[in-house]
Amino acid sequence: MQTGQSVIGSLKKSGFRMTNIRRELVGIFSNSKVPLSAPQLRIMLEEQGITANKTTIYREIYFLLEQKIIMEIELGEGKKRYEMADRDHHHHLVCMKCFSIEDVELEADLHEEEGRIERLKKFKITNHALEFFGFCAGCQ
Amino acid sequence: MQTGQSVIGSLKKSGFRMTNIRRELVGIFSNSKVPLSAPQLRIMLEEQGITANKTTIYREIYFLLEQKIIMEIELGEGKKRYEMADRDHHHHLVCMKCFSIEDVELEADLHEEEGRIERLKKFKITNHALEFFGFCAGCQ
DNA sequence: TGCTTAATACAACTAAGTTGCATTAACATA
DNA sequence: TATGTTAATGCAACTTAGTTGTATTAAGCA
Repeated sequence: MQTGQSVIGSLKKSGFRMTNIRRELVGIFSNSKVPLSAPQLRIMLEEQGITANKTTIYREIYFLLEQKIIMEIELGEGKKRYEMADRDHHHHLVCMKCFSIEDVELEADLHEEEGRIERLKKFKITNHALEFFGFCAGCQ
Repeated sequence: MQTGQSVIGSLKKSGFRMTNIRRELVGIFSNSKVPLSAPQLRIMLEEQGITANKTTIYREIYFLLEQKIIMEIELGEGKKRYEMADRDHHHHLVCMKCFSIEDVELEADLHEEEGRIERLKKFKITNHALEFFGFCAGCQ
């Protein structure tokens, strides 16, 4: 996975301005092991001494999505989360008690399944969302 | 899948009151081929000549979830959808252009995968969410 | 040092969903 | 078929996530 510094470098090289908020957000994403929501990002910036308007947060998320630096996921909470886009394809284990989120990689390959569905339903699949819900080691 | 009438019958037998809103909602769910959101349900009731407060809609959804008559799903829209709970396990094809929703059954079995993950991560999986996104036959 | 304009803030808004409390009506029983 | 109990409903006020238009600020180049 790209480091925060390398992302910042390539954004600069592409001609985008580098502000405190943008730099810090890239740093937060590249250091986080879990997907983060917009309200969470705002709090984390605040903790770093950076006050950002919520509009700015949403616009910056939009920018980072456009640049394919982050990707969007939903974990059934009624809000969106984001994580670095260049990670190995993976899924999440969401604890229904403490709401912790853990990564997991699939051994099974959904690609043939997707091929079968595409032929059967004449539907062009571009991506999928697969998350597992249950109870983490500490909460069982 | 249970019919609306049989659901209404067993709810009555369990001692729950049968109101117009509840009866109509059960009917709507048992006739719908796609998962429905709270705002959508309210509009569909209105179309049947039943005006319901949105609080009532949410409380009725909560009731039907508790009774395990419906189940909750999320299709990445920032709102929840609900469908009959006693259907065969299935997933959804969500068109990113016209936002139509189609059912699809998986041939691959995720159970062994879940067993592997449970052992590996010491995480007790109770359910999963798998949805496919892309473009339907008409939108490609 | 100043210019251009991307980035930001602010205010006002929408949409989904929640909470507390007052009111209404389903239905058991008398 | 009247009546009492309380589940179901309505209403108002609220929260949280997210959006839009416009004015202001500041990054980075000439």
